[in-house]
Amino acid sequence: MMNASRQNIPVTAADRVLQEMQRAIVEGDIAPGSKISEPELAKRFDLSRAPLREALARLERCHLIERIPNAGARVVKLSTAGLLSLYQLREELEGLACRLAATQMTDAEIAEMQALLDQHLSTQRVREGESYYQEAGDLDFHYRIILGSKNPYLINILTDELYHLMRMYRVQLGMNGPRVSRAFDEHKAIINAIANRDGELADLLMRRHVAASRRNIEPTLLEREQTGN
Amino acid sequence: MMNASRQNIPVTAADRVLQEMQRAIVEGDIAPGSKISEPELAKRFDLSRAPLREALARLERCHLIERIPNAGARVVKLSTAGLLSLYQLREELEGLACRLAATQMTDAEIAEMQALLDQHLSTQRVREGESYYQEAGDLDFHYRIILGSKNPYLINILTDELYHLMRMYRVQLGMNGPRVSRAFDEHKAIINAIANRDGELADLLMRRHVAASRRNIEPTLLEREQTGN
DNA sequence: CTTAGACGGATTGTCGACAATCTTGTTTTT
DNA sequence: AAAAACAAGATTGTCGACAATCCGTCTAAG
Repeated sequence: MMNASRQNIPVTAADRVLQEMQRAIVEGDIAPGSKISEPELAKRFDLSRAPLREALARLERCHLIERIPNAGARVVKLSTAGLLSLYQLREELEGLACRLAATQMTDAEIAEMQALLDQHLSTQRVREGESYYQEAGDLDFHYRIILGSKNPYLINILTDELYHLMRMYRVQLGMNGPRVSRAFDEHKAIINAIANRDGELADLLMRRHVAASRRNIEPTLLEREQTGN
Repeated sequence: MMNASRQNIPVTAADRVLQEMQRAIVEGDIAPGSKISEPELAKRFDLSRAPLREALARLERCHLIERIPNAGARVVKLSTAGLLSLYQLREELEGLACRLAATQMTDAEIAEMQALLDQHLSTQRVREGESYYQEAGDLDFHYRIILGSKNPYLINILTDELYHLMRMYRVQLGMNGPRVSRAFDEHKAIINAIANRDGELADLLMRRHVAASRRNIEPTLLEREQTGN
């Protein structure tokens, strides 16, 4: 019904440019607020402006750049208001995803997630503090629940349109705090609620989980704001 | 922060093609499921394929067409599953919009909406049965509340990405039922809750309002499905 | 008879160049 | 001196043509 895969194998040149620019913007390789020059980027990626503009259109779609007709595109700037708006939406949507997943996920999918969580937990205990694995595990957890909702529009919004922007906030604000161990317990509680087919509880727990994640990076942004970026 | 205006004045050729194709698809002028031929459309609109492809990219963004790399685009097909998924999301998002609007809208904005509702109510009584005015009034009501949330991402999703698809379902399934008068009462109750700054109640009422709207077109789609479109 | 492979036609993806528009710095006018 | 008008430069939007890929059909082998 719809392209819902997060990691699409790049088949076209525009796909490759899109992926590389997503990475570059999310990781701050291209500074927030900086202007995007089409001729410059075309030269840098060694291709024509046609596929580049296709990539820019998709970057706009996931809110990483902002375009103005006849005036060009700029990389998005992080802001407290933006973070708040983004997480307001994310709490609501991931909560909904949990509620739907509680009735839509198959027993097999649930069992697989529980097994994966236990596996992640053990590797996390071994490599304490390695936030990379935590990061990947966390993303995979949320990703599977979102897919479990079986709602294509919801999946599209969360995995294609808001996902990269959320990563941008987390990466640029250095989300590697002491939540590593607590997040696992919260994940476990959520998947248990889904296994019990308790959508209401799963919804509630996920909203709290997302809210906790927001509160974890909020102070960083606030202090950054006071120092004038 | 973001382009959040629903009726953007078309400044570029791609904008004009986009608007015309949105209308054509929503109103069924181009049959659901039919293939989109770029050369054919370019000839029909008398322009090159470059702005046409830009328009197609945006049509995909609002879920009116589906593209497959190197294989072309097809107009989206209506389905019961799609309608259900769409309204699941809409209930959640418009409910959230209400909750936010209850704290974010200014007194002036609320007063203006109340005045507009009374005005619509009187004209509706005069032109009983004219569903066009009801349609426009209903859209305007929802549109203003969505804007009132002041959340740019929420606004973008509802007014740019899901709006046209919702219209497509309503138009093609002939949403002109006997809900005309009841909708006004529900609108009135919602705006009153917002005026009282009662976000929880406004949220609840809006979810019910959207659910009622869904139940109004659901049977039409079901019977259509049985007769094999 | 079924299935694998190749060929032809059409469609999509990409390219380089031109035209329209905006930005910036200067000049002119009030 | 401040504001408006103008001009140069650069950037975006659009065009027509070429290259790469896919779809359907036919042929040929098992």
